[in-house]
Amino acid sequence: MLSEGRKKNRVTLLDVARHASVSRATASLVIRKSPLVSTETRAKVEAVMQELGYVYNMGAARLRADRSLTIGVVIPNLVNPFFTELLAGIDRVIDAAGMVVILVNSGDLVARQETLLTRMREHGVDGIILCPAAETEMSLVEKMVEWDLPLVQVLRRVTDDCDYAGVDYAFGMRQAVDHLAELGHRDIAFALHGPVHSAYQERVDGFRDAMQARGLDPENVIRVPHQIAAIAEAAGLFTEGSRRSSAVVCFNDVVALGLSAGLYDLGISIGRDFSLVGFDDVADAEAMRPRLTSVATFPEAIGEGAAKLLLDRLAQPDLAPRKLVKAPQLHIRQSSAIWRGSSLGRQQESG
Amino acid sequence: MLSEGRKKNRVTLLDVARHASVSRATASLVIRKSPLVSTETRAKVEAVMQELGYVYNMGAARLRADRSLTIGVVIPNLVNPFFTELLAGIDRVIDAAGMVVILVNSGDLVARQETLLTRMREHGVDGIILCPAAETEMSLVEKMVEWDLPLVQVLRRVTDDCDYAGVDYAFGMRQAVDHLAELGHRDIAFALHGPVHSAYQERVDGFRDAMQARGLDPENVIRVPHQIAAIAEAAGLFTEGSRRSSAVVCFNDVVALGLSAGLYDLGISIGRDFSLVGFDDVADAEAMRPRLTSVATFPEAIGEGAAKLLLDRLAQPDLAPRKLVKAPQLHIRQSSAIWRGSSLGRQQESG
DNA sequence: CTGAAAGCGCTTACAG
DNA sequence: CTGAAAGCGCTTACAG
Repeated sequence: MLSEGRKKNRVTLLDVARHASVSRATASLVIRKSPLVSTETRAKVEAVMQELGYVYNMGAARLRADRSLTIGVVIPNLVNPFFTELLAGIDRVIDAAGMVVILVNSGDLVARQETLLTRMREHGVDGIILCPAAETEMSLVEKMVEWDLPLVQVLRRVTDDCDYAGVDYAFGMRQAVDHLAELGHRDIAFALHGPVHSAYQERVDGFRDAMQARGLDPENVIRVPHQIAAIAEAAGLFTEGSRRSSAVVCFNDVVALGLSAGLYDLGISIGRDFSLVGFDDVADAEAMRPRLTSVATFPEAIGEGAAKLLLDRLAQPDLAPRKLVKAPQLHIRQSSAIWRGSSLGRQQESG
Repeated sequence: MLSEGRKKNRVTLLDVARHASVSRATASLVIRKSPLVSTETRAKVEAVMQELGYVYNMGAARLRADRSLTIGVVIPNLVNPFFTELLAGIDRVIDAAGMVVILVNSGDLVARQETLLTRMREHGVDGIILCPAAETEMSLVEKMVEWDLPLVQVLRRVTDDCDYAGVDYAFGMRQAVDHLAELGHRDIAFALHGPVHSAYQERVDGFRDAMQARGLDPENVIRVPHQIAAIAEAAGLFTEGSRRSSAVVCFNDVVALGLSAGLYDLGISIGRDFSLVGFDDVADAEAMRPRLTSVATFPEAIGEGAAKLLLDRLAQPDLAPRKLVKAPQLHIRQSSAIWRGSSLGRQQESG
């Protein structure tokens, strides 16, 4: 058995202490960089640790000290580049704090999410960063508070009684709509997809409010499929039939990418005949042709913010719940252009 | 202090045992689903665990049993969608085994990688899936073997003395080159970027061998920048000057996406004037217009394979090192087309 | 099938 | 600044 092999030649703190002719307590203090130890003693102990190949056993330490230097991150989807960037931000901060991330994927399923949260709790994580699966109940978060498990919600929220790091979606939508309206567009649609959660709702509401404020139709909201190829096939929803639009605000850049492909297939020139505004501004936006105008939401910064909220809470458990709501920023590129007399929507009239 | 709070009302196995009027050992057997316990006893203990809100303490169990149900995954880069899909595959298998993934990002830096591996070791991971940073020395892996830390290399390898799950890059390159050659192309370039490692080398060698086998110039290999916008700006390298190509095989789909944008900017029609073949076939390939011909490498399946290799090794530490080398598969779409008399490269002659 | 006991490797008061 | 001792919550033989 390997584990036996590993166990056999494991050198413990007691071995180190003996070789260095100090007590185990002293050796422990050296590891934890306590100032109580003299410089010579410290040097001697550290030399012995080197020599013996001592490996600190977090498992033993955590049992005694009741902290694991481990945090759990639960996200609903690994494949969306948006979440990847979020994760990179979380990882940077957690890593810098000498801690380590246990990552799990809920697949946006509440039942799975529950299982995974239990698992993380059993693993003794010090805290959790959770992007709640769609349909997550408030009671879940309350339960975790009851568990005394420090938690921060990220991107989506189910309660205000708990830290949250996210995006001011309403402000982002307003920028997108205002931008298109100022270019002269009036038939502006919102293309959405995916499961319903707070970020979904905030985007829809933000779009509607922004349209209303401009005196435009707030109900021009259309759901598209989830898979990118299927989104492309759905592009006609915006350009055909009685309800034609000259511009679309997209739920995220994935939708924008799909619609962009679909409009191309329909022979419609984006940035001339039709305007498209993405949301999130992931790396692909810059690589698309024409380049995609998109509302940047800075997922990496949000990840960092969420991790910092959690570290703060670990240090000060009694802090009141805090919110970190980042203002998004419209990046104007080529996919949005001046309205040119509805070359599309009213083709028949003008043609 | 929160940790005190948590500690105070923690219910332990002993509490459960007392309430259920059994010994602690019996309660432990119930948890581990031992068949030694009678059905009634099991039911009683489980009811009490429910009632008391007992949480299994992995930390304590791992200390005694010397296994943590935790594995470490070290990847060089989170942001490339290729790695994300790999990770999704790993996660699926590890999760199904009731284990949990500790994820770290080496940033392709050997020094950081070393720090992170030490950290994982201190955390007591049962094994590690490593995509070695560029320039990783064989001695690193040897050291880990010495540590008795089960390891599988994924995508890149630095030694044959250790499990490996990866791609038959040479076969993939052959398919790409053969495809273009059969379309009539003779001036085929290879566009590469990124740090040098085994997968890089295998792709280059594979391209050269495939070209040679076709009697084509194996030295038409050109390095492009790393950032996608900069790749776009470098597209002229393939279409201008004395060494013009009519087709490019790309190191990966990121390069293909960048070149695609750059060729668009140059007014060159991909799939008509110029052929492009990507590598990896990530989701974007299907979303590009024209759709990208690409060599699929199935990162998710490779992730699953790597995780299975690791689980096997945990079960049987003395297994000989194994290799899982997946055959890639060319997906022909629209970006590659019949050579039409070098409308580009020999424009001056023919025009 | 169950109970009493030892021990995994550390940290933490408590004396000195 | 250091040493001896208790204990974190579990698992594992070992008797019964």
